[in-house]
Amino acid sequence: MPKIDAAKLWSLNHHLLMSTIASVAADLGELGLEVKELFVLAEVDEHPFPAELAAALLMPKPTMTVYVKRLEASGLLRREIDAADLRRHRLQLTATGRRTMQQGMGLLADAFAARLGRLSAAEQNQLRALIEKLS
Amino acid sequence: MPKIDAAKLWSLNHHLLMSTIASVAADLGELGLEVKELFVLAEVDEHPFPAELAAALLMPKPTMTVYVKRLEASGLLRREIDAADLRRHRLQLTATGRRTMQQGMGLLADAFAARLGRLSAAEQNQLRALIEKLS
DNA sequence: CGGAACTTGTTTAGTCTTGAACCATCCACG
DNA sequence: CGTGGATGGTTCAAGACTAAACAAGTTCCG
Repeated sequence: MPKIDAAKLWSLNHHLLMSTIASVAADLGELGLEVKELFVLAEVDEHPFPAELAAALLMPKPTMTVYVKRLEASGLLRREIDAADLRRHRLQLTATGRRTMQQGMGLLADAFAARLGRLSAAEQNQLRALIEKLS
Repeated sequence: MPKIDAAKLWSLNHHLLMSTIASVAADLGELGLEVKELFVLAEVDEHPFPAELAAALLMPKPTMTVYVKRLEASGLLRREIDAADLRRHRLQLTATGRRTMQQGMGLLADAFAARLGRLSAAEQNQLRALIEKLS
């Protein structure tokens, strides 16, 4: 693959992802969620502390502070100080938080699946295997 | 592919692209370019008008106004009113603009190629074919 | 022609995001 | 124990972003 093609491939892929998300943003808004808030919710189980979350989502810590506060205020997230380390705030989805997150991920899944529909089932599996290999 | 998997695949892919770009941001900065400025430069040839560019890059028009102004001020972009339609501003890369854009795309290509390195040449071609099919 | 409807790019005003500096807590080591 | 160097989270101020409203220009049609 010639050198510059990797950048083109990157851009193509980027456009694909961004247009997917743009198509979901409105419906997500009706759920009361911003796009990035959904990402935060989706990773809480796996990364239950703000600093960890920020690292996983490649966003600065102050940004995470803001999101966590907002999500807590909307009752989607609960936050309690970790007994084992008084600096850390352990995060946890509330019941409605989890439900909302699942709905949001469902919307994203639908939108992306719609584009994936251009591929055969075999190709979809190929793609998944390749992306997983890259991650 | 079960429904929620599409969202996971999306997220995985997203993380891949974002971490690629994060790894390039610093070097790009030394070039005097912000990430999104690079995207703008890269699309000018294909979409020579701000409104068109904004649509192609999925960003609002006022944002594009800002970038175009900045890029013009740094001498990477030239702008002239289109004789055929006095509302439109036809954009054009300057010589240094084109050079800088190519360097930037080179950095992005290197960074992405580094991750693609985990795949065999055949797999890389597969991936490219799949992404192109989706776009 | 004439003007309603649309498109282009800009301004404005307010929100979102984030680098820098900060406090509290933890941990490793003498 | 008791520091010095890390780490978790927050605050604050400045910069980035964008929705809404706009002026200028074009197009469509009667």
